[in-house]
Amino acid sequence: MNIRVRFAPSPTGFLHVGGLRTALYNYLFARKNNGTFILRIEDTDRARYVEGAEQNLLDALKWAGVAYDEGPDIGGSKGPYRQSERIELYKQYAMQLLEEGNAYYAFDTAAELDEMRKQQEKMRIPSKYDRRALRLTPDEVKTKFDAGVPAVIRLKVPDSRTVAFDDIVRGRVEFSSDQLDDQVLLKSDGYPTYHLANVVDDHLMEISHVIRGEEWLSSTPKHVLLYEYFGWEKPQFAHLPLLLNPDKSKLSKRQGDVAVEDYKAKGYLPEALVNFVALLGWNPGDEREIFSREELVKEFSLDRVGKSGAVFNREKLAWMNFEHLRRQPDTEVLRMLKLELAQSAFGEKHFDDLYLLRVIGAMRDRVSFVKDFVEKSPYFFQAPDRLDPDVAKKRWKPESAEHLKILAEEFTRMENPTKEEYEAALHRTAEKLQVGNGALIHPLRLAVSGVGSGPGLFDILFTIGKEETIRRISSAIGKSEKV
RNA sequence: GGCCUUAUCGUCUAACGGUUAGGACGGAGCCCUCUCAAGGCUCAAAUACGGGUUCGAUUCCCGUUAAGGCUACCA
Repeated sequence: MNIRVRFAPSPTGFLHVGGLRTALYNYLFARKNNGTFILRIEDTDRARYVEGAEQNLLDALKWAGVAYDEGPDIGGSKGPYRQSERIELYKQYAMQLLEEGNAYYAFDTAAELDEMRKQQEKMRIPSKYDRRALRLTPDEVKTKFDAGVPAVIRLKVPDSRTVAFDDIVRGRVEFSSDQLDDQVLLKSDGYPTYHLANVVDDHLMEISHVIRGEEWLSSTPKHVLLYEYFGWEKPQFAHLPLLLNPDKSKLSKRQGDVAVEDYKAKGYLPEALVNFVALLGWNPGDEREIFSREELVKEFSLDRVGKSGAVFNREKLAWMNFEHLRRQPDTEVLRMLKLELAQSAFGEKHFDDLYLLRVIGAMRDRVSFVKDFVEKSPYFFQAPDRLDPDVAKKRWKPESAEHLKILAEEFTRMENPTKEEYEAALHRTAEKLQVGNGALIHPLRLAVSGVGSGPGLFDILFTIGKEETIRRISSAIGKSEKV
């Protein structure tokens, strides 16, 4: 059997991280099984149409590296891949249902339906369409239809039947048809609802596995009914556990970022986000946690998808970013750092690659994000304009100025000092002054960086160079004399 | 309310019916050390509850509870 799967988002704004996870699982499943991954745009709700949302979606998927084989922008043999371009198809199938007695026209207004639901709630009975349209005689239907009364086509759900399907993740799931609503299939504006369009397209596009979020589980029996009415073989279903807020409700905005573009903007690596969401609901069965996209493809299996919802834990995501960032080659980090620098306050200055590579070497184990290079160690890009007063209080002694002056003189005599030579010079000076190395190291760190923490001191000195080191020492001495 | 789903450390999760219930993030501590990280070691931290089935249940069954999803001419 050909494996064909799809991700079918509705373009109503941005790509949700939950959507990314669904897209990813489809992608991984297809890649793993030599299948085809399709992107289908479900834009059948003109009321929620958002300008640019589709492009946004495409960009986010591209950024994440979730590539599809068929889709609206790249085509394919089963197109078009935008439901708004397939309207006639849905109408045609709705008519077929109508003719075969598996669907019917209804002419109720929104107000009437509202009233009906209110009554049902008052009587404490399940909210469901009461089939009042089914009591209309053929003549009445014709009259209304000819008079142009807005009409919808509803699914005619059979009475007292069990509708069941086997879900790859959840096993057998059964519903009583009496619980099912006579769902609207074709809206009065001629557009299909999700249920009709989804089933028609999945069939026509020869989808073998429907991998989607758990929020669709309870509408699946309606889809199963449609497959039966059409006499189509139904796909295999796999309903993925939901992604949750810290309070366990369905992951939503207002409780933090949910858009892929938000994470991109915050400096997360696509590799990290993808790795992180992959592990929300799936695991390889061993204790590995850091995966490249290729490794995910190799390891992925729907059998190992869990059933319970997963809280989107941003702290762990940050750690993953750290792990993926440190795995990036220097040249790649360099490329990203230059981009970051260009957007920073230091953007005007020029730093050559060799210099930046030294900064990267010094900071590698200390950053989780590329922006951290700039934020955590600005002293590599600009002399400190102030010395941290708390650190100064602890590390800057009355004699420090004199000591550093002598040390600076020692440095002055050196030619292109290496890290080791800086260190040797400092040790020599400490010995001469009869003080511990720390008595020089700490004030010197403060002088050159303005702060009390960071990479090894000699790495800093070597990186910024002799002239700059000496300049910063005198500047610090000057500042200390003022107070 | 009705239907459906789910239930292992705070969080992500592992555990053919037999393990001192494992790992990871986060937290605490120690080591390393010029600081901060990284790294190494250690600690605290879980099978929701009640019944079965079984020689033996985290695991299978039933119930309770809790949480979530759905309940639109939205997807």
